[in-house]
Amino acid sequence: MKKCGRKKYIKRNLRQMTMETIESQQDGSVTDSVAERESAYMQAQPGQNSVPTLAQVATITETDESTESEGVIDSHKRREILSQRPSYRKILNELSSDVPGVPKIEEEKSEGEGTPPKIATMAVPTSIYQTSTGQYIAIAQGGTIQISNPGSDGVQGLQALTMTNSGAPPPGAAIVQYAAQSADGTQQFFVPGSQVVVQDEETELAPSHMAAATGDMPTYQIRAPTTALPQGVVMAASPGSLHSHQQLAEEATRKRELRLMKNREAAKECRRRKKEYVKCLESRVAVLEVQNKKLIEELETLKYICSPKTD
DNA sequence: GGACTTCCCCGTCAAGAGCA
DNA sequence: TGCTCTTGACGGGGAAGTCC
Repeated sequence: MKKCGRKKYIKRNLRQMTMETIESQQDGSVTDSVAERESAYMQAQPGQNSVPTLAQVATITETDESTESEGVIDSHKRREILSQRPSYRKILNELSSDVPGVPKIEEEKSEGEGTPPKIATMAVPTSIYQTSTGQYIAIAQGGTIQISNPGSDGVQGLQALTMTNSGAPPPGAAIVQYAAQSADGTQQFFVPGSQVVVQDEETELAPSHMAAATGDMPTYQIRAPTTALPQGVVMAASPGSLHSHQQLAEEATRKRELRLMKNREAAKECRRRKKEYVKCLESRVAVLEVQNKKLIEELETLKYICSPKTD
């Protein structure tokens, strides 16, 4: 899709959503532009710890469009307002305390199906590494090693590694096996303790009895870092022994990868919460519309009763 | 059938909030 | 004050729909 068109589309879509909301509110014919009043209220309460309405955001968006020259200032204003907005979790929890029946988002939110966040189900890794093919290797306390495919969704992509020290490994080496479903290409990664994991080429480095036992499964070796860096290694680190610039760079890369991975998960979680929040608001709108309708009917009835009869 | 649009999801960046 | 978390913004990719 053309990117210039996409911005237009997003803005248009936001405006359309807003207009639909306002129209649905005006359908009650009692509330004169609720959105406007909310907007005015919010602007009169700069420190207000409440949610800017869609209309408010859209109002600013409209301003952005109408006065391009003031676009920068308006975008700053908009950003300020948005930044005052508390997290969806807080908003939803406040809503739920006001309105019974509205589900709360728990601090350690469990998934809709009742499973905790996928990342939280993992054993807390002491180190996370990435292979040359993009897989993540998490080494938890106790020596448990987990492999997560980048394309997979959290734990679903985890694979258990079985560490088996063969009878006669090379000095300082151990064979690592894992049940990879699709072993495409050579994979190499590092583990802590100043060691390097290297996938054997055609398992030729593995003892013959190991190859026979594992079938098509690739085997890995843990080597000493003195070994020349194998080709294809993306990043690695040996915590506790950062002596060279290269290792510093590797550590920085490792930290970056870890940060990106965390942020990736955080963004997923944030989007999920946002969806839940929007659903909550929609259901609240539906309830309020029904209430509004009832009140209008009641008002009409009272008007009819109280009006002098014109016989 | 190809080009284009619409919608949805995702990863990343950046900035602010919150916390120890 | 530094670190982590949260979330808006941005851009990319894929799937489904629409138009010619």
